[in-house]
Amino acid sequence: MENRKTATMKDVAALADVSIATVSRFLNGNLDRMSSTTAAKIKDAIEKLNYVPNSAARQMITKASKMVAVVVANIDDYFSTELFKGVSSILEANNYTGVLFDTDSNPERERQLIQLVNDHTYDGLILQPLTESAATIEADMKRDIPIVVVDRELIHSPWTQVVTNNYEVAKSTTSHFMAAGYTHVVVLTSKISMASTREERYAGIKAAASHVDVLEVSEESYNHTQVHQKLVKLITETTEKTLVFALKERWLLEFIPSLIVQGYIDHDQATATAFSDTSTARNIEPRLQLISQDPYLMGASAAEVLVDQLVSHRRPTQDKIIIPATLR
Amino acid sequence: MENRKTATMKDVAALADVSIATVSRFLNGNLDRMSSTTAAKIKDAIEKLNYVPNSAARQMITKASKMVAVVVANIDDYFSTELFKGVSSILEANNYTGVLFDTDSNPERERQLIQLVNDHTYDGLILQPLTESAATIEADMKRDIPIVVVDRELIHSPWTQVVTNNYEVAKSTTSHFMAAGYTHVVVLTSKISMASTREERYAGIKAAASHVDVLEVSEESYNHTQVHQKLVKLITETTEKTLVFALKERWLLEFIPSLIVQGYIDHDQATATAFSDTSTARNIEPRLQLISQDPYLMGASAAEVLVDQLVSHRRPTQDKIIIPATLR
DNA sequence: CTGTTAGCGCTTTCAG
DNA sequence: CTGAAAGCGCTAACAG
Repeated sequence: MENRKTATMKDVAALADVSIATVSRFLNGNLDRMSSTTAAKIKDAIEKLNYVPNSAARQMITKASKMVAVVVANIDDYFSTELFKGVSSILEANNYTGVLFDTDSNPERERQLIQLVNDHTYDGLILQPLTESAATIEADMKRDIPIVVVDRELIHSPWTQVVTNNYEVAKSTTSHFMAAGYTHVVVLTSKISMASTREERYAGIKAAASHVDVLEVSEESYNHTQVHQKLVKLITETTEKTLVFALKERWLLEFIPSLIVQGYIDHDQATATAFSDTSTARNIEPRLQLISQDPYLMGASAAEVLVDQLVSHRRPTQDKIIIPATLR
Repeated sequence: MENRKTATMKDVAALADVSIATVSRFLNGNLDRMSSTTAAKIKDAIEKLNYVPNSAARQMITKASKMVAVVVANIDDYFSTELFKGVSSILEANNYTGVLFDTDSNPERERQLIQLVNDHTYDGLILQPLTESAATIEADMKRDIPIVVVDRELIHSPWTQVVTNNYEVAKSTTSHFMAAGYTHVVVLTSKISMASTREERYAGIKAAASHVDVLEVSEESYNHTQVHQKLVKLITETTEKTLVFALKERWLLEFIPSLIVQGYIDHDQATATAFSDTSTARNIEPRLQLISQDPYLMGASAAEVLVDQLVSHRRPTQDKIIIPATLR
């Protein structure tokens, strides 16, 4: 039990007085091809020796690990973690395990992780990419395993993509508020050009709104009160009714509550909406109408596509799956 | 490039016209033991063949994967993800990679994951356990790899534990509010007996407060308005000043904002505090005094201990590391 | 029902 | 400076 060298199949075979082939069969569940006496002896030996199969050796032969890498942009985002839960649910039902990696919104890290996944025996990859270029990823993923892209769109993607209807829902939401008289839209967002998701949302808003202002906030460093003041200014310096449209839940949570408390967001002269994946904001102010994505479903869908490729060994059948977000 | 069988070291050796031993040396950075001509030839061949080393084969020999499993209780918690980031920062500086697994607060899943980690060639494990019993874990982890426990305490732990000073900070916080006249404490929490962390926090509160009520909320299913009403009742039915003490950030975020809006939490007759890891609550109401843990530091500390064991091959030197939380 | 044997792709002595 | 060869622990024919 102490520091004994870890037992191998050979040790088990010796103790059970059978051949290693029989042990292997036992391990792989071919119990029908063996007397119950033998099976019992092997079972005993395994327990006695505290034997645990060496997965590396097995992988080397079977060329499969039953593990799928899930690489997300930021595990601090509820979106990413919920996505992973959706992925895991499907994977596990199919006897695979998902392992989660975090690029931390860092393109350099994304490269490293893709190389890591490439180097290790993962059977598949589900990726929420930072890059917009499929070519870059292909260059690093030399091994030929199934890949599914989620959330962000890639240029010339050879892989199936699972995305939200960002453009459409941003547009229809904006129209909805326009109809209610909010003709002035203030877009509150991280640097738009950093993610395809944001670009599409922004495009959707512009397609519907007549008067759009943009307030870009740096994810890492920003001055809270300064942004706050700019928001107040944008809301008050016009006679139009203003809709503050946060492209990301975080910005809603950071700035809208104080604007509400201070009376700027009064749901009359000004209101707010956002892409929001949790129920936190709604708990704070139930009157907010927000756009909800379904990251869990997106993950599950992505995993389904991946598993299909894994078991069928065929190329993706669909190139884009859209999981709609809804205003509610 | 298409469906060509993945190249092996043998192929590289053949193309470069050297032995596989030389290729192996090249791969492992022993460039000093080879002429630069040879190195160049090999480099060429590798690129031409799109060769990527088979990590399973390597692991089989070296018995190391340079990967550490991090098993957390719930990746939706900011605490868990921030912990992972702390872990990763240290791991990566030491040339290891952290991979994240989620038990989803499900003891059954925890067992499965521990077995999974046991079966695969992870070099170490950082665990935020659900179980309180070290024995259970030891039974499943037959392979003898270094383990570090974080956040929750284990009974009779053979491994180093990295924890917060839950008891002390809960007690001192309660005292702090007692001194300000809040003699009635309402503890808002998930089922206390489910986690050692909560038990300690609760004990700390009881040690300092004279009049304590407990409101246990089920993580999965609970009636928002019903809990809300109970809170209101508890606050108003006494003449004492009340402190609502949320043992977890989530409950603060779920219930306190509406209590503030409705004027129940007025920072006079009633106030609130909580263990809180993000800045969301403070953005909502800057006057709240909250207890902040440092999950990132906890993760980093745990990883440091682990790496130390990994490289030194010796048993843990400390049995408990306390990362204090602070009220601010 | 069970054993023998040939590798999987790589690292690592040990010789040159 | 480079190569030959012996495994690492396991699976999968192929025999019996």
